[in-house]
Amino acid sequence: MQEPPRPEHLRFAVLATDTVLITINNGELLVRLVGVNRPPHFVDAKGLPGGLLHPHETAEQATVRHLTEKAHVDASKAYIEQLYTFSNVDRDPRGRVVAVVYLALIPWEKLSAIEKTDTPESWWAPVTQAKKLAYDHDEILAVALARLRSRITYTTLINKLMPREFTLTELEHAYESILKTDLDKRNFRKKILKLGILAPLPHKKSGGRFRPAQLYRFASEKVTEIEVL
Amino acid sequence: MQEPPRPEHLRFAVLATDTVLITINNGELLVRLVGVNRPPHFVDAKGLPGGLLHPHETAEQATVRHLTEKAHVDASKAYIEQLYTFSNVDRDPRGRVVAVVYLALIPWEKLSAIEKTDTPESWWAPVTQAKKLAYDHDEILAVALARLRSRITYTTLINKLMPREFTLTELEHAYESILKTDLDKRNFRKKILKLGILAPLPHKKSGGRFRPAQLYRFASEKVTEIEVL
DNA sequence: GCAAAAGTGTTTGGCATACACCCATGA
DNA sequence: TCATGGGTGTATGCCAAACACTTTTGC
Repeated sequence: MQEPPRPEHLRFAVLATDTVLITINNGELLVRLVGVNRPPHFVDAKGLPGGLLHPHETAEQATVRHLTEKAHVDASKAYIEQLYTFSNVDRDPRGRVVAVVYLALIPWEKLSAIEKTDTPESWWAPVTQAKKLAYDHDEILAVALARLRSRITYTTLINKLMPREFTLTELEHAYESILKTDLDKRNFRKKILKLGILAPLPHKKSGGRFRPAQLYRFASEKVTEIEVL
Repeated sequence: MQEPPRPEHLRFAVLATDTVLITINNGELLVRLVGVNRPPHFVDAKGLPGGLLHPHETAEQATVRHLTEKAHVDASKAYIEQLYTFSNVDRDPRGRVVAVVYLALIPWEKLSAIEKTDTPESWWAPVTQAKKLAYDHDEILAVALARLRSRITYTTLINKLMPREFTLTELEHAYESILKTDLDKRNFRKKILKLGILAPLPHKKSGGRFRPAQLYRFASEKVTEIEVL
């Protein structure tokens, strides 16, 4: 097989970043998507936010910039960690693009009203419905979710998705929505409290027509490695 | 501060791979190093094997090629997994180079006589003595060792460093040399055997002037995620 | 018989799991 | 008073951790 000819400026690999930006709203895991219109390959398509690296910025800086420019979310408030670098030769039909992909997490609470808004350019989609994405973004999303699932079981990563104050039930629901399993309420509480990563707050959350719930916060902002579940 | 001018062909990021190739010989963790001579920055220096991507190869293919060309080790026999992508703007003083770094593991047993040989071009060094490497390779090696340490505790990754047949004591020593801890012999045996990842062989290893040891092999070539230690 | 490494068992405590009912609140 | 989610304890079994001596072999 002969390689089809490519324009000279695309012959060598070009560096890009893509970002899987995740949040939780109402116990539902959401991912930020953007519209993709790149005829002839992608028309009225959707994908993950991303773009090329500038010559003098790191991949992580490029990620933050593209989230702002394309996803319209201020990523300086988000937690970002590198996920994987995708270098398949044909992952972009227009030319050779290698993508350094980041996983970004942000609590719904930290988003501004505008950032919560869905527009035709960029919007929040339930991860279960983020399918048929452009390029290799279906694969990237799958890798990101697998990593997220794995990491929350042995690190305190979930705190990057939780609001500052939350009840134990809300925390349990967050785990359940990511892991897609049911947890035992009593055992979950015993375990998570024994870890000592939570601090109780002096006030409770009332508002439902039921008993007020004790509020907690994470004792540290840091993501540390301890067996959580 | 003004950026120093750079030659035009280096203004955009160039893609490279570097590889941390690890083996174990005599219970000692070794890493493959190569000579680095890039005046004026690096003279008579040492570093990890690596190099630029060709336009039509993936990063992983480039890693295998560079291991052959520069480290003189046939990497098609090695286990390779992506480690991290380093994109600091100044990691290479000659220009903008982004490196996709791989962790590669190979049992000493699988190396040919030539591949075991040390030359001024490429050699095996105890990881404890691989210091003052060129570029950001000290940092890369540290990340690689941390990853290796972490992964062997919750996956069966160590089998990619073991010979086909080994005794339980040899396996225990492999864990100990990577983790830099002592393990309890009786507890280690109980645990590793209960996991069911090892299969006893019909023969024993004699040769010392002491009791012959039962030989084992890994039941599967695959690296799977189970709590090992 | 001795040096060297192989091989083996028990006790203890802590932790995971399974499981069901009462409590506080607002409507 | 009722509907709703908040909050709690116990019994069981498994597993991790600590710990020392006997066995087999070659010299």
